[in-house]
Amino acid sequence: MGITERKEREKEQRRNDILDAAERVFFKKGLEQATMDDIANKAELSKGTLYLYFKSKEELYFAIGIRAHQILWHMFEKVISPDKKVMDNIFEIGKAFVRFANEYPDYFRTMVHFEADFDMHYITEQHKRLFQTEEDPMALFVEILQNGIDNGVLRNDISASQLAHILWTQTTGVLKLASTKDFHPDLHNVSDEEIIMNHFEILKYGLLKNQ
Amino acid sequence: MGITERKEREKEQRRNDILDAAERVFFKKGLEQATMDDIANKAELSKGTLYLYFKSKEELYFAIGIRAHQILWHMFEKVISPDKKVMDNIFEIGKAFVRFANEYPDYFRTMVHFEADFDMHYITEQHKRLFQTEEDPMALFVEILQNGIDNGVLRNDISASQLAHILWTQTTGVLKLASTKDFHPDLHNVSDEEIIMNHFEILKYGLLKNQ
DNA sequence: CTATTTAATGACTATTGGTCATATATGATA
DNA sequence: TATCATATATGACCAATAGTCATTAAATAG
Repeated sequence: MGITERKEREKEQRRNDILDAAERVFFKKGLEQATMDDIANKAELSKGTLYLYFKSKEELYFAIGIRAHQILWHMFEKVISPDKKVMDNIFEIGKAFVRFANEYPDYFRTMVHFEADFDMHYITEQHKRLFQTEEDPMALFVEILQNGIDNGVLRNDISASQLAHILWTQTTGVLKLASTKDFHPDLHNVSDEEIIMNHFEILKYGLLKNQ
Repeated sequence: MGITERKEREKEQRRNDILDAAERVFFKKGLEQATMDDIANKAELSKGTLYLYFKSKEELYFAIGIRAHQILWHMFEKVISPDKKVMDNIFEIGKAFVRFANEYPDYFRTMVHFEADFDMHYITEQHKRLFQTEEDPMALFVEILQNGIDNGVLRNDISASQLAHILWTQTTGVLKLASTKDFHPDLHNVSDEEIIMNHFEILKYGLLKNQ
């Protein structure tokens, strides 16, 4: 029964080849400017073939968004540990997020794209898959926060899952700010790291001056 | 010399008519699905005419983004006051932001679009205009925060302008979360207001349990 | 070796953003 | 009023490109 399996593998391989090509084209030219012919050329396949593996340009781009999320979450898993103190875990996640944005700027941009700009007018199956991709690692994050609440380190008036989502989205926002700071004159000579660390400082202690 | 003035007015009027039509089409169909012919029909003009007033579809959409920002900033100006306490001003801004998202959901979505999803591959003149639109009101916000720092209410280890940008972008992120919470099973039975108020709670006091 | 299933191709279609030669209306001039 | 000049509007047209599908090629089964 080795033939079906090999075919399966080859199909998966081809799918990945297409994704690799698409990624390079998207990252180089941007979503709008990249054409399916570009991608087909880069993948050394005909355009028709792309559509055997992905049903639209949008779906191709989504698949890359999912890759981005997977990489990020993988980085999280590596640094998170139930043994560490809650606040350290949160900081580690933050630092991993920063590393992600630095090491994979293109993936990061793709991720921000999907976090921020989906057109409520039409949510696709892919969107749902993307949200699902987030769920497991989010559960891990919630667990860590819940620990912190239980052992009295974190405030207990906000549920762990709300905290998780709020922190996540605040942080995404700040990373986006960091990556676009060149357009804000105020921030010209501030480093990305400074912005992000200040963000975490605020999360930790709040805005008020500590007596 | 009334004729040139009248012509000027008529031109401005037509520009606005086109924007109104574009807005309705964009809000109904979304950026991608809306066509220039749709907009021309709605405006009862030929497509060519649209291009006498706006040089591309993108620019049209931008102009609507600017409208959105203007409305929001106008709402801010109405609630901010140098006489109020800093923290109250911040809360007022937050509440205005929430009202904006509720009262003008379409403008809000447009704003989030521009905040989050610009394609670094090609920044247009319009982008710069959009960022400029933000600058004045941002200055107002910075001033308020600076007051808070000066009179010892707010922490003084982060500059007012960084604070302003960080708070702004965190809050945009959270509002986006609120508006998409239906896709997060965890948040199904949480209200938008609760999420946003919790966000401000965290900003005020931080994550740590107070003593 | 032949038949059948599966995969790949690229010419073709439909849609749509954007252009431009032409037409129309408006206002100035005499 | 008649004529010219200018500003504005039109819609047929063009180019680009996402997506399709009849045809071809390759792989596998019998």
